[in-house]
Amino acid sequence: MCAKVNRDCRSDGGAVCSCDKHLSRFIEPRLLLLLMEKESYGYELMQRINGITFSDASLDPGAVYKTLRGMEKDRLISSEWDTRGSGAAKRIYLITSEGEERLFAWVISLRKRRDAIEKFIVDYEKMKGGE
Amino acid sequence: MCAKVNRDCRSDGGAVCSCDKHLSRFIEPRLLLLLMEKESYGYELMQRINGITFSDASLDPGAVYKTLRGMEKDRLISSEWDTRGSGAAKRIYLITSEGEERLFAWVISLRKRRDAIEKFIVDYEKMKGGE
DNA sequence: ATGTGTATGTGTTAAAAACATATAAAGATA
DNA sequence: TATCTTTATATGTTTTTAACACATACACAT
Repeated sequence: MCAKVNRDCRSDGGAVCSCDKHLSRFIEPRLLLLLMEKESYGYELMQRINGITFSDASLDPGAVYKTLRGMEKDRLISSEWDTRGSGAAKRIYLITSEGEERLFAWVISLRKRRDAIEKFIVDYEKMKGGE
Repeated sequence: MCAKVNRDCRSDGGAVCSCDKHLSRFIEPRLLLLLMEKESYGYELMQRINGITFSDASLDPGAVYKTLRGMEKDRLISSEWDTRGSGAAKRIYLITSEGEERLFAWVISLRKRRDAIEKFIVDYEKMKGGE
């Protein structure tokens, strides 16, 4: 993530090659996993997400907040305002049972994708070996 | 791929879950790998692509032809018409050295993606084990 | 006052994915 | 001969996502 949340949050490292553009950000499963571990809010989630990032890319805060709202609309998570403490109020999110099911579905799907990518790499290496 | 190329080519299997929607189709690297093996044309590539598909999904012919034209514009491949034989003329594509370099860049990128997905799955399983 | 860090959002544009449709030749078959 | 299927290439439209830019506000330190 970008430490300075509201500036310099480019998601690609200045990619020129198509292979480094339009990376699927997998924001939804990452947020679900983090919220499975413990309830949290947007700003904190952006900081925690670094540990399980799918790329070197820093994460656009707008995308995180939009995804969270969308997930709440889909009833995967629920929220409540936390006005305790000083500073701006936090919107605390909790994962629902539907959200837990969705996360499991994501894991199934991601295993397939990993295997497909692995197969592609093997095919490539096979081709390189036998040329 | 869809055997009947021009109908019933839905790319998702009727996905309801976000985790099975908008799969990156990785058409470019797949076509590059196929063309690395041997020169080919759109229709044949659609048939050959099954072997290295990234999902169960059948492939939209429009996407294949558009991707091939785009790749030619980027000088990753070059084409010439094959008017020999009967039936419709074929646009035969060949991979260029730029295309070979791009394929290598794709492999680098895909290795990173595979590792990131793997890490996510491990994190998920760790969380499940320790709950 | 000005800047920095915390905190949550909206708006716009560009690209990709998803889907529907058009064209045409050759051969089979009814 | 009419029409169905297979081979073959291609365009057009809509929807969704990604990428990026911007707006707001409080607290606290300098």
